[in-house]
Formats: sequence, C-alpha cells, structure tokens
Amino acid sequence: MSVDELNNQEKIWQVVASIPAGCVASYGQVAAMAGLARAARLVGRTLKNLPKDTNLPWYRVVNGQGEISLPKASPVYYIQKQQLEAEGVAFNPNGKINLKKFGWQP
DNA sequence: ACCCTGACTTATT
DNA sequence: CAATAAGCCAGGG
Repeated sequence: MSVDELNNQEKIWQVVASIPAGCVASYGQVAAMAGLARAARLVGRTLKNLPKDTNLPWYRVVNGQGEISLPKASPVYYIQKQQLEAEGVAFNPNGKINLKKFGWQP
C-alpha cells in the first residue's frame, strides 16, 4: 500500500472537514478541492469506508444535483437529511437541496 | 493482468 | 425534465 493512496483519503477527509456548517458540497467539488479533480467516485468510496462513529461531516456531501446519493430507504439517508436540516439546510419536497443557496463557495 | 462495480459528473438525445 | 452514453479513479474477484 502506497503512501500516495493514503494521502488521497487524507486530502478528502480534510476537505470534507472543511465544509462549513449549513452548507453542502458535491462529490466532484470535494474531489476538486482535494486535488483529485476527476475522482468524484473516489470520494464516494472513501465516505463509504468511513466508520459509523466518525467525526467527519460526511453528511455535508451530496451529488451534483443537490440530492443525497443514497437510497431513500436507507437509514443513512435519513441520518444525513436530519443532520443537514439540523444545520439549517432546507430540502425541497422532492428531497433536493437548493445548491444555489446552500452550495459551498457560491 | 483483465473485467466489473460503485455514496459521481457532464454532455447529449 | 428524464433517460443514455462516455469519462475517471480505485477496489475486488
């Protein structure tokens, strides 16, 4: 296992941890901030690898459409939604977020 | 080494 | 607005 690969994860963690409360960032956005412009998928995989007791605000990361990239039937989906709402992020009736308003660094 | 899959994105039809 | 295709990175069989 190379150090560089661990650095990628570390970068992603740092970027996700840098997302201000009340805002959301897309996977591509996070990847770009981490220096991995086209590794949006890697971000998703990295978050999936996170332990459930992580202190990382992974719930502030959504897909490019401002929608949670998880099945609505999954418990993690509700957790993410509740966490975001608790921070002031509003969801549309369709379950989408207005990135124009809550997107990170508009 | 090869092929498939995945918490993705963007452009096109 | 919805469905499709192609592109990209890393992991697992």
